[in-house]
Order: sequence, then C-alpha cells, then structure tokens
Amino acid sequence: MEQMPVEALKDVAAYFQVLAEPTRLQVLNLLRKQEHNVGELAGLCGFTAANISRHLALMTQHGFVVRESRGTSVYYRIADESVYELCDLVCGNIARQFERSALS
Amino acid sequence: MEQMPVEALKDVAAYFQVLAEPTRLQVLNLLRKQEHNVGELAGLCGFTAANISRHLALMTQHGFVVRESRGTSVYYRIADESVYELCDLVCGNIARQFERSALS
DNA sequence: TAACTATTTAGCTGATTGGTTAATTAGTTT
DNA sequence: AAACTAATTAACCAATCAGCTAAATAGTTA
Repeated sequence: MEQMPVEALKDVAAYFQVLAEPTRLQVLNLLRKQEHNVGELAGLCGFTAANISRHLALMTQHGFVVRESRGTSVYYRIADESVYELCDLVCGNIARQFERSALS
Repeated sequence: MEQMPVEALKDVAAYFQVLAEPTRLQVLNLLRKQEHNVGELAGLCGFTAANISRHLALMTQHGFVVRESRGTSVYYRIADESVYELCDLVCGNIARQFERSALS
C-alpha cells in the first residue's frame, strides 16, 4: 500500500465496496456456518431471491464465495476465510471507536 | 461478527464504505508519511479543496483521521494506524486472487 | 475595519446501486 | 414434450454519492 500506484487503489476500493453493504455482510455471516443455496439465503435475509442472487454474483466475481450447481439449486460457500479476519478487525476498530466516543 | 445483530452490520458496512473510495484511500496513503493540510492534499490528489475537505470530514467522523486547526490552515493526520493493517490484508487478498485467476 | 487566505458548506449534476417485479434460462420429473 | 422448480437477468425506480462551482465561515494581517 505504501508505494501503490493510484490505479491499484481502485481495485482496493472495489474490494472494500463489496463489504460495504449490510445485506452482503449478512450473507457472508450466514455462510460462515455452512453452505446455502440462493432460496435459503433469500428466506433467511428476508429479501427476494433475485436480489440475493445478484449480491452472490458480485461476491463470486470478487472471489469471496464459490458457486456450485447441484440439481436445480445453486449452492454457495465461502471461498476465502480471511474475509472474517477483516471483519473482526473492523469490529474491533468500531468497538474501540465507540469507547473513545463514549468517554468524550 | 459470529453472533452479530443485523443492526450492527450497518455499522460495519459504513466503516467499509469509508474505505471503498479511491480518493479517500489516496488521502490516507498520503497521510501515512506525514500530516498535511487540506490544500496540500487537494494539490497532491488533483482535486478541489472542497472535494477533499468533504472526504476528510467523513473520515474524521468515522475516526480515521484527526483534525487540528493551526492558523488559517487545518492539518489532518491518521488517528488509527490499524487502518493500514486492513489495507495490507486486502492487498494480500487481491494479490492472491490475481494469482488464482492467472492460473485458470 | 478591510482585505486576504484557507476551509467548509450549499446546491447542482451525472453516475452508481440496492431494492422490486417480470421475463428468461437451466435442470428435473412426469 | 410439457409442467414444474430454482436461479439468473432485464428493466425500472428511488436513494446515495463524488465531482464541480459558488457562497459562507474562520482566522490572519495591513
């Protein structure tokens, strides 16, 4: 990141953008325990399958999840566990920040 | 993150949203070396001071940078070094992903 | 006070995006 | 083939947002 060309910052930003959406985070959180198909995720999140399908397409594109077609269903699971490290780091930061703002 | 209420996911998403913008990443990158005032950052980034000022306001709000007024200028510096851990993690993920896609 | 410099804020515009419903595609079963 | 189920894609709408210019605010200096 130190000596990164401005062009590459777009890729980093795009990566963060995938995580910058509550519904996608919810899906990732659900996939933390086990794989799910589109319909299941839609039901659990309370959105239409069309909507969730598009979120999953984006996350697949960016390598967050992998797609496996079985029968008429399509199952998704986490491709890269390191996403959760990121999320935990962020949660820590937010907590710290919350404490800080609570003091002042 | 495991047992996180859906409400809290909004905060996490908002945190990531701050980092999901190339110009803001560029500013953070510039502040990595030393503090800068708004005009300097605007010049270095090639955008108007008004634009950079708004980015800085957002990042201050979310605790990424701190603001210090000196004379007629306002200097900003990094509030929380851990942002760079995040960025480095992401860069690693992107690199890994790039290698993977280069193989297939 | 007036003039000057730096920053912030207001208001506008074009682009992006998350949600929807409806249409299409893919796979299974009768 | 026809009917059925699941997922994806297309098309639309409302909301958000990054850029700009212009106006307002804050601090310094003559």
